[in-house]
Amino acid sequence: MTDVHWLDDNQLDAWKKFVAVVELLPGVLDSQLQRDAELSHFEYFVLAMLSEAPSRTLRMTALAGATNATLPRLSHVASRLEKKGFVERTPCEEDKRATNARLTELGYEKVVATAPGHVATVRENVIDPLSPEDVAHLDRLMGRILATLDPEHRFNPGARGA
Amino acid sequence: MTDVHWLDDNQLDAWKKFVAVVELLPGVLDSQLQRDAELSHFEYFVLAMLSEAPSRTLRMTALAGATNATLPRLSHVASRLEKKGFVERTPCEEDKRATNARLTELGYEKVVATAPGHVATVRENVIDPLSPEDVAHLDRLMGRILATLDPEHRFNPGARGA
DNA sequence: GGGTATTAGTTGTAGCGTCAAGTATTGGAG
DNA sequence: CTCCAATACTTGACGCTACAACTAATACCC
Repeated sequence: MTDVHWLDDNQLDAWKKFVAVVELLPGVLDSQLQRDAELSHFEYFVLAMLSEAPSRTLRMTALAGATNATLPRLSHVASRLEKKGFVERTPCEEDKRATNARLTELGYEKVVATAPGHVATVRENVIDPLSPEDVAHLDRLMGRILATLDPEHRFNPGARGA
Repeated sequence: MTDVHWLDDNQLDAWKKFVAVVELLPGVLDSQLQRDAELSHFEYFVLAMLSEAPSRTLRMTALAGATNATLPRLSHVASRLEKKGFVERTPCEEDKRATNARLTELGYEKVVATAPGHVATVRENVIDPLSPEDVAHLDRLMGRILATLDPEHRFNPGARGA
């Protein structure tokens, strides 16, 4: 039992604010989307990632990577989105273990209709309070933290969409 | 329907990394605490906030503020923590509507035993990948975002503890 | 090419959080 | 001093996520 490397005051202040943001932000994103589109943020994010993919289609594993989700989580959400008619799942021909998730036309229209309100929320709560230099710092900081949280780069670096 | 103020490439990059961190970080904190202490991060945070309060006691509303939680959420968690013997709830004498939550001796020992492993996880995943300047930037950025997310300052600025 | 390990995905269950509703107490308004 | 509104919680039901267990197909190995 050696002595612990505690956080100093500056580190503690930053950490407490970070924790608060991590707790509060998802709720803000979810409320707006739930209210205006009856979608959770994660559901929207799934649709958005599909909308940017070639043929609006992605294998479940790739989609899970692009959305920072586990496969079981994505599978459940895909079922719900399928029921709503936003997504179709079809067995993959090249690898019969795999499943392709495709955004339907209805799903695409949903993304198009929902994106503006969502972007406005992101701007209002995150981007607009920050200067361009702040945004550059945010990119750097989150990049560093991500590199530790996700060393395997399961997180898809090429994906697009707000 | 005027045209939308989309994010530019820099903003989008920063936002996507931020979202990924917000998705992944809670899981990392929860796993470590669950594995080593059979506590969720939120449960630990509640105990930690109480441990820093005068007489290790806080009214439910104050505790909810300090932990960035809604009252119903805190109430459920307090019930669980009470069952585990870490917390006691007693009616408040000055205001009979209110409830005081107090950390028991067992709860205090739990915090003391759990803190080192938790701090190590926070260091490993967040603090240590960052330079001191980065930490200062993190403090600034999260402060700005918090001011928007929580304009009423429900979030307790005086609370302490990692 | 048979056997095993790995990969891809689904499903069931249990636990946690949100939302809506309900109770009790206090603070004002007139 | 009597209402009515607001505050401080608690509770119950529902939905989402993590975890574990399962099926199915492919890759590797000799």
